[in-house]
Amino acid sequence: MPELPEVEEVRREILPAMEGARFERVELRRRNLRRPFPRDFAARLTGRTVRALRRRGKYLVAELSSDESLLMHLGMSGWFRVEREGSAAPEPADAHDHVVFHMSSGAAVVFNDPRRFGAMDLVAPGKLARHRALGAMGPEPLDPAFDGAALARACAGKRTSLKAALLDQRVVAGLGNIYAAEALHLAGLSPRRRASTIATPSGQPKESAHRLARAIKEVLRRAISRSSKPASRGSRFRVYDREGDRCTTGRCKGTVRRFVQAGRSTFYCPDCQQ
DNA sequence: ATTGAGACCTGTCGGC
DNA sequence: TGCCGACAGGTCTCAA
Repeated sequence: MPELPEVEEVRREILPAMEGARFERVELRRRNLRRPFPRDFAARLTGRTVRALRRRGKYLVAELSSDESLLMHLGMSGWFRVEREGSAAPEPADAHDHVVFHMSSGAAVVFNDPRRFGAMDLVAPGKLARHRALGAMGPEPLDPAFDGAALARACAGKRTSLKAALLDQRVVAGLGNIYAAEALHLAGLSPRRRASTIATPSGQPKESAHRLARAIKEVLRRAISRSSKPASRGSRFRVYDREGDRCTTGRCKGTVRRFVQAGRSTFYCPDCQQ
């Protein structure tokens, strides 16, 4: 499930257990997730300290005292949980607990991922920029450098749909199927539109590009701040998974529709998303 | 080069 | 109740 806000939530959750702590023991319960673990994975972590734990798009990046970087991706169903070592009642191991980091902080950081679309990789010093995913990744949406102009530049000339463009991590980092739909709804833009329509032929931003960039920041910020509060009742989403519901904007009387686009469900309000 | 379809996995849910 | 297909928040590869 994780998109940028959920990955950020996970980062904050495991930060106290990992940052500044040493890997005392690394348990690998499988040889692979989506791909095989890198060679000597456990050995290259053991004894190293986590200098910093950052997030880039949907990746978690742990900077190690060896100057290597540990990349972690949650895929569709991946999650971490933190357990205190030696606690009176250890949580039962789950069949999908694939990796356990035993940290010098006294915590065990457990990676659980039923579908195993997640991935872990170790990247040599200085090679992050050339990593296949990170190297080509677009701007961080919450960074001030990401704005309507940047978005328009990335979408200029693209013949694909606006929705598909937002899912392309090279255009902007961290959006997935939910928040792409949410941002388009907040911006009042149809997911069916051609991506190039938010830019002039020379790549300058139209008003819609500014609106969309602002909407992206807004839905992500709200999702991140909501994750630190108690769960609220009802759907957290404006359109996602709300087929048949009344559009919530109040600006129209539309009904949320679902259709399949690029193989994924898209939810939108045909009334107020043009 | 871009673009869409299919593949990779397991779990859950709704309908019969 | 049980079975079966559709679907799930993400990439990655491949062929047009």
